[in-house]
Amino acid sequence: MTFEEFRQMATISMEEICSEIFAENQASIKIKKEAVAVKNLANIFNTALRLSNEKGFQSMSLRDLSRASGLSMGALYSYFTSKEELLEMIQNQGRRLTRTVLTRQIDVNAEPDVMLRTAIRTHLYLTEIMQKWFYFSYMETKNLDKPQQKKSIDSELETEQVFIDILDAGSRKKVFHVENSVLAASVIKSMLQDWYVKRWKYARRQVSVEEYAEFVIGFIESALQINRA
Amino acid sequence: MTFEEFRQMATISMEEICSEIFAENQASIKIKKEAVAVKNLANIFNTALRLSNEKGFQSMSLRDLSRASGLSMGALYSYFTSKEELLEMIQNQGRRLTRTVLTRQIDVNAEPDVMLRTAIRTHLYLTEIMQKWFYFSYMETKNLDKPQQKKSIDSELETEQVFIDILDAGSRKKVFHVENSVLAASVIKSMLQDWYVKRWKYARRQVSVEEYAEFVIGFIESALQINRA
DNA sequence: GTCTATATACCGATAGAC
DNA sequence: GTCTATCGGTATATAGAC
Repeated sequence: MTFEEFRQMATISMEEICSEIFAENQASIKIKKEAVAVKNLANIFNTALRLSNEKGFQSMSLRDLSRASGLSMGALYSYFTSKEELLEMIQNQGRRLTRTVLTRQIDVNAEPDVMLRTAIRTHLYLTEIMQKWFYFSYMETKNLDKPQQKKSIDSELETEQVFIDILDAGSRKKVFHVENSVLAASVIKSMLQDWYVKRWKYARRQVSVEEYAEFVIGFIESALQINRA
Repeated sequence: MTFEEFRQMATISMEEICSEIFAENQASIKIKKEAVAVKNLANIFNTALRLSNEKGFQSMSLRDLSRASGLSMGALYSYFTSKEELLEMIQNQGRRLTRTVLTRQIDVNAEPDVMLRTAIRTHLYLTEIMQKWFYFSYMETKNLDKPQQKKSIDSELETEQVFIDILDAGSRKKVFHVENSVLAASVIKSMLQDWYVKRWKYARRQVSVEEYAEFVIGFIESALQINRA
């Protein structure tokens, strides 16, 4: 699957996501008209992600957010009850999105080598579309309170488990040579995270997400000794 | 080389580092007696790293640092002129240390496969000893001002270049099969960074730095098709 | 060299006009 | 639904006693 095909199929628009956020946070959001709320939420999240990814969520004051988004302080507080809640809303939505897209894309009946390629591509394509969101989530996890931190950790381990399962299945079927599927999944995940954490590096080198995906798949398949005597 | 041998040879003590910091920042440090300054600097840096790595540098107020270190606000400001300068002092020292240790350890006359293993082990062992420092540097880079950010980026690319050179040398000598040494160096670096960024994960799984080093070396050597028909 | 006390600014959050 | 004005609290940074 090409990145363009993925993008069209995933149909992840900021409006859809904000519509979900609106539905899930009716308790905290004082605005009742969905059309107004969704428009402003999209503005708030986009602006908050941009400012936070430049200098960190804590360093971004709500006055900064107010200025950059064009909404007043009072208006902002119609959409969340505290700055911490804004942080949690962003994090929660990112996690939901990851789980939904990753599990939807992977065909559990496919052969392990096909599943591996699909999982790698899906992960990279998703994080390419939602780069700001993933970068934010990666960098701000440690600023969350303990219960929210646990959710982040569980989410990380859940994604990793997808790869552990694929590697174990491939190992049983003797398609891969895997000595330690847990560590192998860890290093695979680190390569995938590098794509959105070090986005500036790949942009500077003019490496596209498809090139990176092809390279990573080739590198990992070589490490797992697929199709070799 | 084992981790224990490396630790003894590197002889990186907090006191030595703080002695260097003292020498380099005489302009900002009001204290004149070296013995006093070094002791307090070690306290300040250790405490700042601990608090920052728990909840971020921006979220750590100097009152927090004062309380946790046992030094008063006034005393703290005898060692730096602003909170931002404290951040820069920590970052600078981490970078210097990386460059010194990494270039000292690697024998440029060795065979590429030996150099690769040495570079991987040295990098992992160094980041194991200085884990807090590297984690801090990784997480707080984006909070620096532009000139300091550039230094961080240059440092990252410099470390990566070490691996690119090794891979290219191995490719020329036909010891490795490398299609794209730049991307290969990138993913190798991401695996090495994972060790100190996701330290909690490996601690929980009781993976030692030597086990991780062995695994990563094996994984990469397999990907580069060393010693295979 | 280290302390306490304080200056000044800005933070998150809210009340109330419109 | 959005605004401005303002609250109380806390931040960085400094002055001056000891």
